[in-house]
Amino acid sequence: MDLRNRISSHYQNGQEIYLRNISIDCVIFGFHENELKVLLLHTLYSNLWALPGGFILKEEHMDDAADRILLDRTGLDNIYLQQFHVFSKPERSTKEINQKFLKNLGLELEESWMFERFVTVGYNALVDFNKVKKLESDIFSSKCEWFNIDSLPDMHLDHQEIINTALEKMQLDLNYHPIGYNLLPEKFTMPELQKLYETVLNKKLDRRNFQRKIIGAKILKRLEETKKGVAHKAPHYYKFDLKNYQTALKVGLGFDL
Amino acid sequence: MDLRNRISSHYQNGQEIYLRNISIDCVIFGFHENELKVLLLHTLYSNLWALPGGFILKEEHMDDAADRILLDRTGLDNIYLQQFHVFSKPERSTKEINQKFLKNLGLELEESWMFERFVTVGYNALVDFNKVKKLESDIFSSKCEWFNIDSLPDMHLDHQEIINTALEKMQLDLNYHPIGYNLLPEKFTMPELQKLYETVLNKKLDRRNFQRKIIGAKILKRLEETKKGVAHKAPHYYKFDLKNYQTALKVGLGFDL
DNA sequence: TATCATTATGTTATAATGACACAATGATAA
DNA sequence: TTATCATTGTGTCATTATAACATAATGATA
Repeated sequence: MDLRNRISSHYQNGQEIYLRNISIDCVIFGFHENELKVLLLHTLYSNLWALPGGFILKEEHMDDAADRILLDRTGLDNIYLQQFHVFSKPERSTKEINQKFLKNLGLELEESWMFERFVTVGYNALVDFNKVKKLESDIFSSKCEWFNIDSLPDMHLDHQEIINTALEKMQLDLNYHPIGYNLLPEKFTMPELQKLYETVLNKKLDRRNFQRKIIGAKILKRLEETKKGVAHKAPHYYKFDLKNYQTALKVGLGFDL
Repeated sequence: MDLRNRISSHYQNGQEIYLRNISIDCVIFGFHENELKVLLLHTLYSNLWALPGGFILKEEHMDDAADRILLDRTGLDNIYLQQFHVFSKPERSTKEINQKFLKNLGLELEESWMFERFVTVGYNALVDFNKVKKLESDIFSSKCEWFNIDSLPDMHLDHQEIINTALEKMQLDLNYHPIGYNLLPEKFTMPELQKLYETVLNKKLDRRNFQRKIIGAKILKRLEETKKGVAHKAPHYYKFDLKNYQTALKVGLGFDL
């Protein structure tokens, strides 16, 4: 059976191509219908939902590994991706657990690099939900789906904790760096942008003050075009002023929201 | 020769007790005579100055490993220590480099876990310079000294970059979290605290506005005692209000400096 | 053509901030 | 003994930023 061979090979030869004891897990946030989503895989080995993750090639920069993993799962490239924390509880992945996972796949081995303890580096990614067409799953998983951040399923290992930390980190970052370029379509309205901020920060913002501050940051360009087919007054479309957006990513916005 | 045996044993048996491919480097900041210092070791293997670092035991939490390494070098315990970044350039530690280091120690081996590429996790530590009596060096180094942040010597591998990143991270953190508890003696004056902030932020602050903000944060308790033996008006001593300090560490100060 | 939810823009009171003034202190030196 | 003076402790004020709120414009729907 092909899948069995691939899994078996991975368990027996992975140490030849990957760094030992260290993995990557990506918390991939998407924004859709005013809700914040996270991309999860359903694993074959634990029958639970897990963050898309992987390992670092022996000659690979960790950031490149994260890019590669993200590309494999979402088909997305050039993503605003950043490491945010290393998770290293000794009990987060023990030999017993990892051996049981392999058994669940219908295989048994005495030894494997995969049985060892792994320290995992959490990466944050913000992606445009609408651009993610390809929802692949890897050889260890059967499904790849978006979940609402407020109604996550039972999670593999400490992945719930990783998501919590990722969200906290993003909320902190939001006060310094703009977000949206990777989460929204190219053209978007002010209410859409505001809703994004409200969803991530999990609090209501004053519509007028929000607009004043965001406009003041000069990271937006207003288009003449207005949104069509809306019930009431049509809002203008905006685009990000990429040049100013980039500098704001570096130096911050200079205000809180 | 005892040292040779210890080193040889470390190179040959380390993989039995440590995680592979992952190390820790500590940027230990101290504050003394109005200058920000960093603690460095002079290595026997590269003849350069290096950050105190080490490895993670197979069953050890990474934070505990960092604590252990810091304790070994400074004799300090219960330190405000935090991971701030993972450094993972593939070329930061290659087999050729690592093999040369061993050769510099007067030993040669074909294979060793120490020859492999290491990804390193940077930890920040802020310590009270005056409390650091014990400046030990480990088996790979001959000296352990404080260096002024502005006049660092030639550094091992990418350790200069690690220090730069550590400092940037600390400057960002400073706007949200108080510092000082681990950097200053128990009793300190307002000018001393201000000088600490000025040194870390690398800019002058208005004396009166600084005092107003810090007092407003309610993290200080003023003592009746004033500093003795000073040329002009004697400043009051302050202590940190540890209860409020702790909460400020969590929720932030609420203002910039 | 009136309605109405929504957008776009403006106003105001309050709080935070930066720049600056001046009196109090106390060791030092005349 | 007393004047000096750099430094500390506290206060003021103009400016800016912020939150809360008001009103006009829009355009699809009824």
